[in-house]
Amino acid sequence: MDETNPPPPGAAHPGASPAGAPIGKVTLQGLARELGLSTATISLALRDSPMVAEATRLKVQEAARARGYVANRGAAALRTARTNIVALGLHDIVNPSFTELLAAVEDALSEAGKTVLLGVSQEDVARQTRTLGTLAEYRPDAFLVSPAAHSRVEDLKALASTGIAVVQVTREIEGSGFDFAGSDDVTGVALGVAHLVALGHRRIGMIGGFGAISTGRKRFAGYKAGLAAAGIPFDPTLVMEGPGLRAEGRKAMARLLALDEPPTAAVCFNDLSAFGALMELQAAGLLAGRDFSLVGYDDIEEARVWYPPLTTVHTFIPEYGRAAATLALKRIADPGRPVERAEMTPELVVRASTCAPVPVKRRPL
Amino acid sequence: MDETNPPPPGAAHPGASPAGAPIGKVTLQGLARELGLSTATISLALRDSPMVAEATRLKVQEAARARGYVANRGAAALRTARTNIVALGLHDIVNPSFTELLAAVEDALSEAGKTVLLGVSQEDVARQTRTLGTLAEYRPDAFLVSPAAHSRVEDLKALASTGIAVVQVTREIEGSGFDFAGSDDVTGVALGVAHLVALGHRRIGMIGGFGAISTGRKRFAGYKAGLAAAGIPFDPTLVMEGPGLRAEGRKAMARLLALDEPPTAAVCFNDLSAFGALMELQAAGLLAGRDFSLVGYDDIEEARVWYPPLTTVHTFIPEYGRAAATLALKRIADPGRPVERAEMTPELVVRASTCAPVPVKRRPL
DNA sequence: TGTTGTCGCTAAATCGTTTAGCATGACCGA
DNA sequence: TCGGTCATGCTAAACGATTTAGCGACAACA
Repeated sequence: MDETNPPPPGAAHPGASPAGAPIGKVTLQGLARELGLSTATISLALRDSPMVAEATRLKVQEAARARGYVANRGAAALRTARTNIVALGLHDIVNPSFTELLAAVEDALSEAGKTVLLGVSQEDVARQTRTLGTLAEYRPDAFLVSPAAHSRVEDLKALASTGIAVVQVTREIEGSGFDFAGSDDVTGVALGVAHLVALGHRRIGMIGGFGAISTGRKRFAGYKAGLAAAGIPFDPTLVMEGPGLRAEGRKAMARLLALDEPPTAAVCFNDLSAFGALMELQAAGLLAGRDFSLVGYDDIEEARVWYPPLTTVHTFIPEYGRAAATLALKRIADPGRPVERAEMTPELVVRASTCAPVPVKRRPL
Repeated sequence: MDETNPPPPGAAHPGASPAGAPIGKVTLQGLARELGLSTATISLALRDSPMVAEATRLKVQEAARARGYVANRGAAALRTARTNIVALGLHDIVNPSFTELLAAVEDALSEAGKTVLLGVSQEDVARQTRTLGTLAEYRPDAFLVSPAAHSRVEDLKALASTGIAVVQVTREIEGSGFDFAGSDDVTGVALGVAHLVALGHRRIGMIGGFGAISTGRKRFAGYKAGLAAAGIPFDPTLVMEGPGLRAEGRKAMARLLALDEPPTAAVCFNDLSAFGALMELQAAGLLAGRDFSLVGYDDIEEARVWYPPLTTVHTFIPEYGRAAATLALKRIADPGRPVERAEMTPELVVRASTCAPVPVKRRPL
């Protein structure tokens, strides 16, 4: 394998590449001078233009390789008004579902020759404004945004100048009129509720989610729609609002179990909340799929390897990540095209965390 | 809250910002013409130079705000040879420990006014070469790299031209002579082994990790060092090599339990492997911390909320993420400075997945 | 009155690339 | 020999910012 001797302490930083000149010191002009050609010819030759003779082209490309030429995209962008950068403004990246999204988006964009410039708002509108502003200074060809909670239409409108594509992903600002890629959350959560209903549950809680973000509103709507479809009255005491985090899910489950008349099942805002709930169940000596029924949301990778494997709603995150990338590319190509929504229909994945209703035995204090 | 009416289907993409002109249409020259000043003055005024009179400065800044001026960093970079971009070349981002790293790095860099340009190699050297090459075309001020398995010194050397900082993070290519930020993995895993030894274990397995990456080599070395320190002979049949993934950890645990003489404890390459192992134990009707002892590595957020909470080695990922960012900033400021290694010493976090040795009862087939 | 200094600003060069339009020379046919 | 075509490659002007030498105006001072 690699060398194993440690670097001499205090050694100087390694210099230029063995290939020769350092990145950025070889320019079109340099090559032009050296080859006795004009920069125009070099530029065309490197891009395989038919306007330059075969022989010249080969000579130029060979020289460029030999001298270690690395194109300067910033300079090119200045001239062409196209950076091949796509700015990604996410509200969070540590949440695994967003990581899967980021990975998919990066993959799809890099395939299309675009590079990702990353900004994170950490769910803070002020920081989001700063971040998006900075990203804009790099003149990305497009913005892919998952808006922070409480974002308003103007926060995005400011970006949407002629020729800059703006695409919302996962979350959206309703009525903003931008392209959107995400999942149909109303249908998704309703699917989970229907599954529980079919198993015989009537007392079904909801764990996590809050109204400041579109996904929170939609998933809550899905929960209510699911109940309504089964003719089950909505009981607000069974709804545990909160951000979709493990710790919150755990707390929420504890509160549900402490109710006078606990539910026999619950749907969750996301898998993360479900994991937290699952842990609380374990800690209480209960097993999901035997003593209680739990349905997650998202179906992140972790869900299938849990014990018990989590019954959850698969939302096709990588798919709509790629869809978002595609929407961005399409809008870059044609800024005037009609607004498009790529809304994936989720699918229920039944694993082992659900079962027929069992009255919950209270945990001894 | 936000508007809730859906966008009219097929509506045209929203146009310019309400603020007025679209991003990029207002330039220094435009402002200069409008205000009857030179671009030099505008440029200086916007950057609060003392060379321009207070009154002028205010007037310029006001006009810039009113007209919606957004600086073009690409153009500025061309002139100043400084992009304020830091390129991040990671081998993977879906692994939660890398997500935590990415988040910390992004946070530290954005605090310093740098923006992150992202590239992912997906553990593939060829793709890494392509990706890093593309990133280089944007002339980042620095590269932060976690090299793909099997990377060689030359793969990084090619980037290290005069004035471009290269910092290795998490993983390194031994002897490459670049700055490095990560954890002292040899010490770390040895800590875990020592803990198990102190509990009375003599038959200790290792789950996950492989030789193609520096962390794999170091953690394995830490395992052997820990055994040696306790005078326990090294038994290769107890070592389950593999990438640090949940599914692999689960398989590895299954194989350990199937041994004629199973270990009573194991250390893991990372928490992810440990979670997999934990799941296999649960599935086998065993409980870590009662029937078997398991020590993770990294202490990602998930570790503390597991049931049982995972005893693991805390590696200060956000801390060394920030350290990596700092190293990059320092090398940008002074390219000639001596190589620096920021190697955090991990700490054992005892939770509930370890206990005194218990002979493992075989799972009935 | 002439010198010196200060202040506020500008002109012009520069970064590395792309591209429209032009120049060159070879070749051909008349 | 002359004009016309072609193929090829060049010239020059952008793109939008930063930087620095230096200019004009005015005040202070001897």
